[in-house]
Amino acid sequence: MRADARRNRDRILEAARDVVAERGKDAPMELIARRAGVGVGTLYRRFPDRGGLLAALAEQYVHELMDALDRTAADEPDAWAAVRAFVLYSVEQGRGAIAAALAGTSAPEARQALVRRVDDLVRQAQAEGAMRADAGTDDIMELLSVFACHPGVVPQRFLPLMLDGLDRR
Amino acid sequence: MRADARRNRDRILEAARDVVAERGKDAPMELIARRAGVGVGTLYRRFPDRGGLLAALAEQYVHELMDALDRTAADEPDAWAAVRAFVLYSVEQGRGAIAAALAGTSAPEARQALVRRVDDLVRQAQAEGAMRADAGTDDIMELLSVFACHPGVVPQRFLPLMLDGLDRR
DNA sequence: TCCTAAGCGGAATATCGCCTTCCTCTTCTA
DNA sequence: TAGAAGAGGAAGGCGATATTCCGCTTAGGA
Repeated sequence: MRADARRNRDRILEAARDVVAERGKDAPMELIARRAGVGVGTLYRRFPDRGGLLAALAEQYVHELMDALDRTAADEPDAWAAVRAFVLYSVEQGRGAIAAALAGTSAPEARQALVRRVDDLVRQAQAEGAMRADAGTDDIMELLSVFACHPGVVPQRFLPLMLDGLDRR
Repeated sequence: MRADARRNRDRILEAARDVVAERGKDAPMELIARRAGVGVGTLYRRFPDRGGLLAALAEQYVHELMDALDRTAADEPDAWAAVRAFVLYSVEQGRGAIAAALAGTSAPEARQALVRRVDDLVRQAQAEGAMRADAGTDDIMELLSVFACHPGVVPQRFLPLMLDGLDRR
């Protein structure tokens, strides 16, 4: 693959990430192309169909979250703090929208790996008595989706409240 | 107005309430008509434009919430319990979607009245020390919208957690 | 430097879903 | 029972997006 082609592929993926976060997975292809500073033709050359684009996006996204998880797990003092930080980070990035848009879509195995990692932390947080026991990993993952379609100020306000609700009772 | 016309008007409003709750305020007019067991023509005869329909919907909606508020305020033992019950009821009804769809739309004066009533309860709940003081009426109203676009099981799971997050810390 | 395959842009075309109108048939009600 | 009001839904129009196609540009090896 030629160098410029590679560069454009990366740009497209980057643009798609933002646009999908803003407008959902049905966002106009032309918007993505424009955002990437590229013609629609180029977009279609790289990703002949929307599905392929979303799949690539999903994979990249899961890996990013994975990295974020590693980082917070290392930086935070305990498991519950790490979970909180992870959720806040993910939603702040506005990437939750991608999770929602992509839920059920491709890359299920990568997602599985992520879920397993979150699950480890959650169990640990509960074992340490910091997180209420009647909620679980599914709730955390769902949380990312729930706040996905509310960009801007809403998550910033509610997510902390929501996480307080998950504290040990 | 002829009796059948009146009957259809009511049916349309009822159908619109459900459809808007499911698909947002841009839901296809034909879907609303079909749901009401009526032709599109009839829908357009009663509500020449979408705005009129939404306005009627908003007014009806606010009144329903008003009634719900009165009921819970009377039934529940204290103000905070009433607020919780009100929120849970509203979202369970799936009407939150309408609130979201209609936010900013018509019937601002009716909405004002509702907000004022909620505000009374919230202040009382905080005065009684049952609700955390760093959250307010705006948060409660926003709550209705936040869970609006997540019909089904999600609110049932998260709303209680969210409300726990609003408990006195 | 030159050649050419790969790549690019974006106008043009095809599709699709929804809005809105309008005309004919039906139903109230005085 | 007449006639005004109402109902239904096919038809036409419109805007937005997907997708193709082809002439022009460029990277990069010989």
